[in-house]
Amino acid sequence: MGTGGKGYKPPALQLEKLLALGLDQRTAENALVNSKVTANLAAVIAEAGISWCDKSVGNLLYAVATKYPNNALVHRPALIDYIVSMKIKNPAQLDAALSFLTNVGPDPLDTGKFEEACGVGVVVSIEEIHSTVTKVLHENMEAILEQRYHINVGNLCGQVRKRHPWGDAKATKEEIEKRLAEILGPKTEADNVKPVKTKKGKPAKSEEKKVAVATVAPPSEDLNPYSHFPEPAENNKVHTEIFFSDGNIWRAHNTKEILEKHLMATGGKVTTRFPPEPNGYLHIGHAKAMFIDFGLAKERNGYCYLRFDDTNPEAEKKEYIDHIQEIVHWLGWEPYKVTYTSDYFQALYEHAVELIQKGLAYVDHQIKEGRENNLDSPWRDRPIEESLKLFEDMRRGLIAEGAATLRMKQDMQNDTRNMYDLIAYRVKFTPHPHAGDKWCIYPSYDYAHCMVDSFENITHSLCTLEFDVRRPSYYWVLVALGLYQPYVWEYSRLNISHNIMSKRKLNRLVTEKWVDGWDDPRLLTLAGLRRRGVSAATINSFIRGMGITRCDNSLIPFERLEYHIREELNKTASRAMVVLHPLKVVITNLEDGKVIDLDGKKWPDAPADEASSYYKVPFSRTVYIEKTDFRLEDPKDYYGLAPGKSALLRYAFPIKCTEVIHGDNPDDIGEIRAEYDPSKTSKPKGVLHWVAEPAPGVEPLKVEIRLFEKLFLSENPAGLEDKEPEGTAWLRDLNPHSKEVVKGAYAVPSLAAAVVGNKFQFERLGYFAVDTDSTPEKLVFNRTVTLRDSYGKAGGPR
RNA sequence: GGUUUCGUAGUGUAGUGGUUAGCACUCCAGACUUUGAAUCUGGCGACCUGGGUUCGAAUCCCUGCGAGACCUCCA
Repeated sequence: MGTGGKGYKPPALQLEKLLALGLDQRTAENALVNSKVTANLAAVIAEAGISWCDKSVGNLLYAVATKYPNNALVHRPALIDYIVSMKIKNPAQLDAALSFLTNVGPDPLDTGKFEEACGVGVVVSIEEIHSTVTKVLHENMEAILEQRYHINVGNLCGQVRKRHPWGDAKATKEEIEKRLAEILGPKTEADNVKPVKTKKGKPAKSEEKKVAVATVAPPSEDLNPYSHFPEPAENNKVHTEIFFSDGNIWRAHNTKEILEKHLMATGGKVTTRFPPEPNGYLHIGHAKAMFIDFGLAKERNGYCYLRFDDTNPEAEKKEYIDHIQEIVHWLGWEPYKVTYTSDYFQALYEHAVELIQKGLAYVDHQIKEGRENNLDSPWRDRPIEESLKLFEDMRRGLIAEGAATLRMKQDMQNDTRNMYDLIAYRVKFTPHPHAGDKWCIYPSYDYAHCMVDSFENITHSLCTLEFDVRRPSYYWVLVALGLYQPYVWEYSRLNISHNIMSKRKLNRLVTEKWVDGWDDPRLLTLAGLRRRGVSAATINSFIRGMGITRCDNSLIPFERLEYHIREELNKTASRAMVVLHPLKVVITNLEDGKVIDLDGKKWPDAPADEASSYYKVPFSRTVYIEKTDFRLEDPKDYYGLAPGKSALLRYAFPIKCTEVIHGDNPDDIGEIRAEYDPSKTSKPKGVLHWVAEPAPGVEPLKVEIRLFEKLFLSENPAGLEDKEPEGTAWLRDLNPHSKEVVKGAYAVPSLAAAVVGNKFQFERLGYFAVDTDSTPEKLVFNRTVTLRDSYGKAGGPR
């Protein structure tokens, strides 16, 4: 299993040996289950040269076995000496020692500095502790007297420990508790009452509230999603350990010289890259990547490249390159430079030759079958000259596609598949959208990505978690060629419910016309979201709200995105009225031919005394309301119109239904008659949106409205069980009602001026954006999102 | 199956050994309301399990359990 390949000898370590070190029975048993820990323990015991010791020493040795930094293994025996000889005798000292050694790494150990760092030989007398406790209590006296026994003793201990890192912590705490008892006397009733949880900074009075709101203004500032990324100058730690089946281990890290050269080139600035392959349209998952790559660079005042990772010309197109540049800009990001992996093809080629010359790559002719058994390729050890010649033949187009590849000579017997002599170059007689037909050999991701990161002096190479397993290979290439190594960190992919995100599946939906193109508003492509009416700011705030983590087992509910959409559109979208399914209402007590000009408010809180806050709404004898706002029955929780019932027309008058005119079918309601209340004395609960004939006999503005539902029925269509190899379960899960086109909607006259990109709230219906299909004759609106609806929840029937 | 990552309110997260475990959404209750909207007030609600280390563990170490991802001449 695991250990064999990593160069550990299976240790003959028995439980008794561990118990002899004073370890807890369960701890010892648990340790023996873990082969890596067992091996380390065996090595530590051997280095210590003891078979029995005190419990405290044993625990320290156990901590060394489990926590020792692997970049400083050469110093482990020295550390163990300190422990066995009791110069390092408690966990605090050991922690200091381990962090010191992590920084030293394989470099020579400065004993003096080391001993100082972990307090070797330092003795803190009990008197010193007592006197420091006195000082600390004195400094905190005000709080102590106020909070009495609710004071945070741990915090006080911490203050003492800061001044005496190597003092006896137990004695400190006992002393503090003793002194508190002296100061405060016996506990009162109040001291024993558990403190009641209150929201912090809760001002009781509303007057104080306004002040508080003003001062607590920037709480979002302290939540910086990029704070955990290291500084470029810190990039000298071991990135990863590359284990080989022969027991060899490479600990990939930058040497001082390489790091200095890198820092010189970048001026020490953070440099990132957003590296999409131009083989499709970008989706909201890429928005997360951009938020991280461009966002980090922006936050640290650094650079972010937009790099087209165009190593495989087969699916790549100029169309995608153009779209990606455009949509990156739309999302609000400005690349430092736009580059292409294909721009580096020459340099990559030369490094490949170098790799062959070093005996670290070879031309191979194996196909997939035959590589299953971890066996070396029969061509693995062919002469270097032969590989050089064949590689040259590949480059010159003398070798057929599939007949040869260049493989990196990594480790075919490795525990992990990601070191199985990965392909560096393959032959493809496909013209390249950016490089043209100059090349017929193309580098692989594994070979090219790390190197181009290095060429571009990327400080933080950030990608999604599925790339985590390729770390060894990433660094293998850079170590093999002696190149600068970026810091790599992976984050979780974004999954959103009731939709799919993989480019392959998106491509299929588009090319097989399950949807209306890459920018179909039901898709989570950035183009689709934009067309639907979602702004760049909304997308970015949605991403920011989720955070950047390595938790990869979550499916974000689509409703979460809807929340952010509403949050913004509520502030930015002006209001208007549209009736989706019109029902004619004749106002019988309004004289025929009369048109009353009313004012609708563009925003609920727009200033009342400004003309720009309003739009004109004509009210006439023929008005239209929503069909669903009229019912023959009138249950208690229903606010709409019904026979004999009143409802308020928004911005206009209350109307009362006086008569129902049925159509041919008795169930049909052809139109209704109503009387309006010009005095507005009645106060009906229900408020309806409406559109009236702008002039007698003139039909209102007719518009097309497109309504959208979830694209898929299941929460996670991509995760659907699938027996067939070509997997179509997700296609069968497509929601047949995901799109509804309403052709005969009526709109208020002011909407005639709307142009593509405009966004509105149609009152009581939701937020809508003017679609690109609009023509001068006919406006088309997409519903971006409905309004939040608590009908049936709070205040409604349950 | 192998490799690997991740487990903090219902959801997404903050948390670098000492906090009354913070925030946002959801949910519940109320106020206001010419959008069953918005806004405002209040409330419910969490450290996966077991051990160890420590004066002190959500935090460090190990076990178990659970969930996800990857195993291409794709990136």
